[in-house]
Amino acid sequence: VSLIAHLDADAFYVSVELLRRPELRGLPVVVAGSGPRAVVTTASYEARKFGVFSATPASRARRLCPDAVFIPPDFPFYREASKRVMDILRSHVERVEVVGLDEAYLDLDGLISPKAAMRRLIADVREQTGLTCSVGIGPNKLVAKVASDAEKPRGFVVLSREQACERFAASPPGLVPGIGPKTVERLERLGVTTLGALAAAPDELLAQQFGANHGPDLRRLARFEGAGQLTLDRVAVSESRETTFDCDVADAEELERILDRLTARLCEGLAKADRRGRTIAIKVRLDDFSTFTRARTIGAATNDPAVVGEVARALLREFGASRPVRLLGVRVASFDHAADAGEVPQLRMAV
DNA sequence: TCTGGGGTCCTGTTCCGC
DNA sequence: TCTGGCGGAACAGGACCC
Repeated sequence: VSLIAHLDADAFYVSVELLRRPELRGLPVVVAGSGPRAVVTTASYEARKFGVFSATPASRARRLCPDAVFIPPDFPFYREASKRVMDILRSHVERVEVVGLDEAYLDLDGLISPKAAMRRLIADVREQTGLTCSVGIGPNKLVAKVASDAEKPRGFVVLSREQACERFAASPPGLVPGIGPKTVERLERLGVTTLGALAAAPDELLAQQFGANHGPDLRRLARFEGAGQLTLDRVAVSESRETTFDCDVADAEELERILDRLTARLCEGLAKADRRGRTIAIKVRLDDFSTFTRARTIGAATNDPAVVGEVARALLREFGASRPVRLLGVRVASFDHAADAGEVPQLRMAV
């Protein structure tokens, strides 16, 4: 009884850049950082023909497509454009769940003619922002999402759950969000290479291989059974800052100085959002790409850089990196959001 | 040719208090 | 007083997503 649309802006960062550099239209354009370890955040469809996609290392992208125009990312600019798009969505539809900068779910329940409404909406976005979108419509978020992916750019795909099952029965399981590379590989080793096969796989096999929760989850995904409800206001659970170094860093004092700078930036962001947290964590990635986290929870929520910094430095010293460090990060979680502000924590009485 | 930054959620383990 | 079991919180890691 529910009807949901998923709207996805096509090649969003690149498309936003093209708004201010229209002379690049039709060329392979890649938004990527400039450092030796940067990756591609978005590639135009012309660049994708050369095998350049999101998450392709920038160095590789340059080799695959030396004639592409490389543009460093400008996130404040993309956030602005995103806000304009989302405001248009909210002017058309009451209930909108924003997911990242470039996509959103819309609750179409109760609309007289939902398809026409979505056609008008994307025309409106195009007129007011110059950006094009792909849309999927279905009975739940999962169908809507996969449908919006199916014919992009500028796709418009409407499917029932049964139609989705039929249409994608021969597709690899990784087509569905929630089934990533690791799960795809495990499924392949079991001889399950399509969504149809996964949907038909015996319960016991999946439960035995993937556990009592994840097994049934996979079946539901393969059958396109999913949430019919949106999460309208999502509250942040954590906030973090991290950086990958151009060259690995082995010096402990330098690592602490970098950690301090990350902490300062993180606390600025926390203060701006008026958020405080009780859990402080660091993340360390070594030169062999092994990744570790260490966390400590303190008595009172904070966003004070002195407090966060002291705990973070202690965690880093206790970790004592055994090899050169590639990435360092700091995170604050366990927020005491405004709704809890008046609550007094229960004290445990000693007996 | 290696592999960003910002997140979320789940799971298994450990510890601790009752 | 000792012990066992239980449950919650914290922690670490991993998978996944944009």
